[in-house]
Amino acid sequence: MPELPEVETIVRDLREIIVGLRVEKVDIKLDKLVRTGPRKLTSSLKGETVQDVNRRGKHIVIQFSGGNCLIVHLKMTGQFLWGARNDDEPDHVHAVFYFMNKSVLLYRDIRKFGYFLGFNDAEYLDWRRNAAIGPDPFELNAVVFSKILGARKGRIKPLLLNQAVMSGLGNIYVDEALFASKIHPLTPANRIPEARLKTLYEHIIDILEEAIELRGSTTANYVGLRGVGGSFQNRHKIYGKDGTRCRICGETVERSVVGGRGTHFCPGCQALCTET
DNA sequence: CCGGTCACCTGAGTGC
DNA sequence: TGCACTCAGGTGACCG
Repeated sequence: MPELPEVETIVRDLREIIVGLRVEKVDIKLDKLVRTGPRKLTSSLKGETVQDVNRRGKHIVIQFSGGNCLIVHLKMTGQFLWGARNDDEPDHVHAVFYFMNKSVLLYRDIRKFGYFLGFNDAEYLDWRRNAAIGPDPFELNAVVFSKILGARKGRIKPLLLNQAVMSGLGNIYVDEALFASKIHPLTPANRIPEARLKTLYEHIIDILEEAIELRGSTTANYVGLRGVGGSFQNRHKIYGKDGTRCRICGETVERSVVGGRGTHFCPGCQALCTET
């Protein structure tokens, strides 16, 4: 479910709420959740104070005072929920962080695809070095972006979804950015003129910034820390609009499958151009 | 390198 | 109401 704007929203909320709090204990209810070992994680976080929360692609990075850190990937349905002790606990809660001040952070994940990694300093640096997480869109600029994509022969949509090329975009925002840029999702990246790639980059940034401002898109499961969804779904121009008229040209929006992902595009605005 | 398929899970929606 | 079936925002393994 969560792509860059949703993860960024969660990270900002977490930063505001849990930085400075000291962990009393962590209860892991689902063993496979912690890929680096639940016992190791719970013992290393006990008594630690949250120092900072950041984002690396779609990963949440929670830094603790002792140098340990917790990496979280929410995959499709992961959520963090802020609550008080003794509140009714929702279904599908797989981890609970108890803080010394009696507050509680729940980790909930309906489909159980999400995961935790518990690292010390050195392990974290290794992960930073080795994980195939490409640059963040906000770390790039139009020139570098067009150079990276223009050197690729693959189809533009799967490339934009490839986190090793650039991290953060997912299915919704890729469809939105390609529509805004009038690029057909199957276009080979190296056939897209440089100027158009630069425009694509600008659209990606505009869309991501607006989505972050609106706290992301809620189409199914995504909610922020307080259980409230985002509202960028109301600004979607192409995602989920199949069968309706394109707001630009009036053609009927289509849905196909590209790289195994549901893909929404306007055949009028986004002509498939394979010429240079 | 590139693309296709499946697998990981549960729930929501659809059609009969 | 119930049942069978398809699909979902993310990735990673495996195969040609």
